[in-house]
Amino acid sequence: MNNELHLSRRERQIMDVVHQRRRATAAEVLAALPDPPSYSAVRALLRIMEEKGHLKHRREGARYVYLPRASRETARRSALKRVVSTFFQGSVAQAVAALLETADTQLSDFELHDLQQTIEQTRKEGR
Amino acid sequence: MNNELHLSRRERQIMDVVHQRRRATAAEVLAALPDPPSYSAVRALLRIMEEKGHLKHRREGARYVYLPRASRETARRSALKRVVSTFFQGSVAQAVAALLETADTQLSDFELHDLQQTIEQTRKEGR
DNA sequence: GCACGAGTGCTAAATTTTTAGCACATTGAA
DNA sequence: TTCAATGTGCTAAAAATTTAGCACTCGTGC
Repeated sequence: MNNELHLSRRERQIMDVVHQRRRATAAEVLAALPDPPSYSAVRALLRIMEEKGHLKHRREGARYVYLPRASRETARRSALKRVVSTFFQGSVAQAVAALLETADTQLSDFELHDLQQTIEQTRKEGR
Repeated sequence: MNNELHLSRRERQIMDVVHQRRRATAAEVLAALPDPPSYSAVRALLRIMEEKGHLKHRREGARYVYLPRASRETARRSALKRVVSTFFQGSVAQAVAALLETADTQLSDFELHDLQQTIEQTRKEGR
């Protein structure tokens, strides 16, 4: 019961916002939400999601700043895993290829070079 | 109102199943669903989702086979886009790197070589 | 110290999602 | 051609979600 799969619609939207910004206040979440509900609704959701263990908060002056409870690393990994398994039949290679082909990608030559290095390294490690 | 973001919890779960299998009957969806509800509940959902335009069906003998309405290509693209923008601040390069680092990846040497080619190509195209 | 603006928690109601069950259709085998 | 098994559509109820509003707290400027 801790999975992205079990989040309700709003909960997921909120998690996305928080992940994207890494940290967010209720007001910020509200501003970033599609079809934004009321401020108080957002606050209620945030509180509930903290109870459920998806978020934690930190007091900052007068207000609360919410953060994902799971580490960025973990969250990334599981999000990628889901996409790869759902849309690419588990093939990481295909997923990478698709990423590279994205039209609005605009990878710099530097980044591409960097990736090549990473792959070279991976090959050497015999993974 | 056609976005992954607007799907309810079950709807999203069902879309995942259908995408993963590319096509699925009500029974198959039921079997693949976490915390599976009743058979009839699944059928109702499928029907509703077809009305909303997320799925289409094809009659096959006695039963319906459901398929995503959006092309595989489109669905993939938008799923990746969401992950990259949510978890990688829009950096495709970072996302690719993370994919390669996944522990349970097991990319074959052949696939890695293939990827290198793809990147080389991308560089040449000056993208 | 006091008033005000901007926070928060909580509750109950509205809305949406999710579900089961019933009535009817189709297939295939005897 | 009839019957059982396996489909489907639909409706109404149950459950979950999402929401607004009220009562209270905290910080800041005067």
